[in-house]
Amino acid sequence: MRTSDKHQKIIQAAIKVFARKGFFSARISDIAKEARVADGTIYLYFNNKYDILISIFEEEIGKIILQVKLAIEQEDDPRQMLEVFARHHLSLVEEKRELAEVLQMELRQSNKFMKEYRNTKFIEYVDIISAIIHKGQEMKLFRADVLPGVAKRAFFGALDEMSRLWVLSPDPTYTIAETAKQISDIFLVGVINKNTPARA
Amino acid sequence: MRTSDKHQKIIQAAIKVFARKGFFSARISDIAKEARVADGTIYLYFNNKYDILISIFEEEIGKIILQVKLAIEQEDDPRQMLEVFARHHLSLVEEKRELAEVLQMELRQSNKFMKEYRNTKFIEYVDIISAIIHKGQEMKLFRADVLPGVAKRAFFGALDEMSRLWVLSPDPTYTIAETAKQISDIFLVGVINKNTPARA
Amino acid sequence: MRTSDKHQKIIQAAIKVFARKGFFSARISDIAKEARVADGTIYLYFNNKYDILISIFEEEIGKIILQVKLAIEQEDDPRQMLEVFARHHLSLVEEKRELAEVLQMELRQSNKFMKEYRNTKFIEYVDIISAIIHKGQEMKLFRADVLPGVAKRAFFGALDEMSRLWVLSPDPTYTIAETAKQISDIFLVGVINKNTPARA
Amino acid sequence: MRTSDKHQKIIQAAIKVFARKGFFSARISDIAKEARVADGTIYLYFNNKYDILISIFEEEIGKIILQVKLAIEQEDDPRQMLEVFARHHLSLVEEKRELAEVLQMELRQSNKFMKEYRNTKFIEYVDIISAIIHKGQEMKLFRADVLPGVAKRAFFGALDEMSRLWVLSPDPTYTIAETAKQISDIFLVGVINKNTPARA
DNA sequence: GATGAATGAGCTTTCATTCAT
DNA sequence: GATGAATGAAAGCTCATTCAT
Repeated sequence: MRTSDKHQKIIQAAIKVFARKGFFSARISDIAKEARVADGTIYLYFNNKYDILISIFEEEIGKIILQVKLAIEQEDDPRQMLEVFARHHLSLVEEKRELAEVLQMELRQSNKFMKEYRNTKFIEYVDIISAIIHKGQEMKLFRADVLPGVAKRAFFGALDEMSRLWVLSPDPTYTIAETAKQISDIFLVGVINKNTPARA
Repeated sequence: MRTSDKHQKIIQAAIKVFARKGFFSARISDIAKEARVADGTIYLYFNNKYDILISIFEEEIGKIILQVKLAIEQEDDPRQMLEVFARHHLSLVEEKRELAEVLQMELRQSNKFMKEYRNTKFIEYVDIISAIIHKGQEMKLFRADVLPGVAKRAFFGALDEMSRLWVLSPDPTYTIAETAKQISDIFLVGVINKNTPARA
Repeated sequence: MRTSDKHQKIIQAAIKVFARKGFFSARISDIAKEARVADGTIYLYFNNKYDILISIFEEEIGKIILQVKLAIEQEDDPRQMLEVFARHHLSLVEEKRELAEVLQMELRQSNKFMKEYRNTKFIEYVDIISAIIHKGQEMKLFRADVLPGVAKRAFFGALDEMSRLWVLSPDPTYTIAETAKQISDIFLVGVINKNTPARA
Repeated sequence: MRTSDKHQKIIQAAIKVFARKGFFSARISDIAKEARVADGTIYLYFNNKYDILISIFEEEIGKIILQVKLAIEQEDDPRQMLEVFARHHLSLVEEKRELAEVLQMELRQSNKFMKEYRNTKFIEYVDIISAIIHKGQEMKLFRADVLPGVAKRAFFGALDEMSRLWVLSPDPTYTIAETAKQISDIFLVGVINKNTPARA
């Protein structure tokens, strides 16, 4: 059996268990059982429980980043890019529901119990958005007074909060495509009725 | 000494400790020490560790909701209301930093270890936003095709993500007022340059 | 119940268990059971398993040193002092058999697993011998060419080895008094027949 | 490669590792790595971890016994024999430092974790001393009132304690020859100044 | 009501040993 | 014979919770 097999089996099992119970309530023996290996085997592939979580961050976010970047490269228009990003992000919940749950939850926790860990992969991911915004500003498509540092967080936060909802109650009233369209739409043109005079 | 005194002392101590260590890594004895009471005393006021966290949610969010609702009542214009909400929300990080941290983190966790707990207070809080949006739509100020259920999440998520950042690295480049303005601005009129033709 | 009670109960239980199984094979739960306390209680009084062993060294050797010094002070003649020391040392095996076993065994081990621990109490104990030898040399009773640093080890080693035997097989052919006399005798006048010419 | 090669490689590796870490803290994988064999290979040559230790006792002490006996056979005078024994014993620390450490330490432990194991080789070794004493007494060189069973322990203990010191702090103030001479000297003629009247 | 010493279940992690290759 | 990945029992330690004072 190839090393990578066990490694992957454990990662996938951990995603399942972390999603079900959360990192702290998950027991190593749960993960081992889910992965159909012995408890000790896990320590042949990971240093400790935290290491499993970090590996999930690194490896799985890494894959997602690749996919998203590839999809965005197909587009020219920053406006389209944002919608593509939104659609991709929201699709995660459907396609990799448990992974989405883990990333959701532990992203907020990780800094508490792993003081030293800087989630560079996550930063890389969010920076895809600021790159799009920057490009839109260069093309004069986006307002120059928009702060990319704030806007990227706003856009990501909007998507993330939708994901959170869907992860909690997996019964979406709207489709992913609709929601992605709606969110990128609000982000692009706002909620204000165009016929209304701009506020002071 | 009134009963509520100890209760409050413990709540405030728990907020501090949960913020510092996270819920799971926090020990009851840490909270007891911080509150200057005996470990056992905590169990005179709370059923268990989870109960403390839930009480924080219920009581502290309750206070915030009251404040925000009061502030919003001063305004007539839904556009202003959104900015006021944003400013209020972001101010939390500055004024009650530790509480903000706890709400941030544990909001994502709580459903994992307290399956039965539905965070109604939180729902009530976010619904303030949908009420504003609804009002804006009634006044024909906001687009009718905006889905309030999505928009409220988008707006809240944007603010929440900014809070997350500030909570992590307490060195903000922009002031709360600026950021609140920027986020509500994006939400209201979008990032698109008005001189640019709307996309197809 | 006084704090010192539990502390002492655990120390005495640990001596019993360490003597029976050795430090490494002894389980915390064995000690707890022997002391009739819960496993966790041990950690209220000691930091960890090593800490128990070190406490045994420090506290119990401390008591012994006091006793020996007191007994030796009664004597004027360094030759008598050595015999008193020998009798005291060997009595340990009879009176505190399990303690003797632990000191015996773990003295050799301790430096392996507690690199940083310098057994100052033990050094203090052995230095009682060199003080006696020194005194004997000052009084011209003992040969000047005897190296106190070597002689104290020789004397202690002789006693220690006898203890080891008795600890192993608790059926002594000779009494403590006889053996103490014999060992201090050999140490004082040697094994050589006085009628025999000294060797070259 | 002959079978005995691997056997010897493992024994020698085990001596190194046991000396460095002690028996209990030593891992089989440490020994395997030191011996440059696979973990499993060790179990082709030894039944278990204890078996390695016992083999060290048996085989290595066996070699030493042979050497010492050979050296002593060269001498006629029991007084010389004792000094030769002392020199040989102390030389061990210098020549086979790690082996000396293991014998030192684990000799005291072994009976604890291997109840059934009687260290006959060790007994054989110490009995060399009693044979010398016996011979000395037969030759009327040594006092008849010296108990060989006590004297052999006293002599061995003195040497052993010196070894213990040297093993711990490898910076000897005195040479092996000096120390061997001093110890056998004390053992033979005692520490008492001959010009002093014998004690009562 | 308040205390904090005591409890013991439950967890992560280690490592001697096995066995399919 | 040789390997080393896999096993799983075992143990040290933590800490929420209890309860006698």
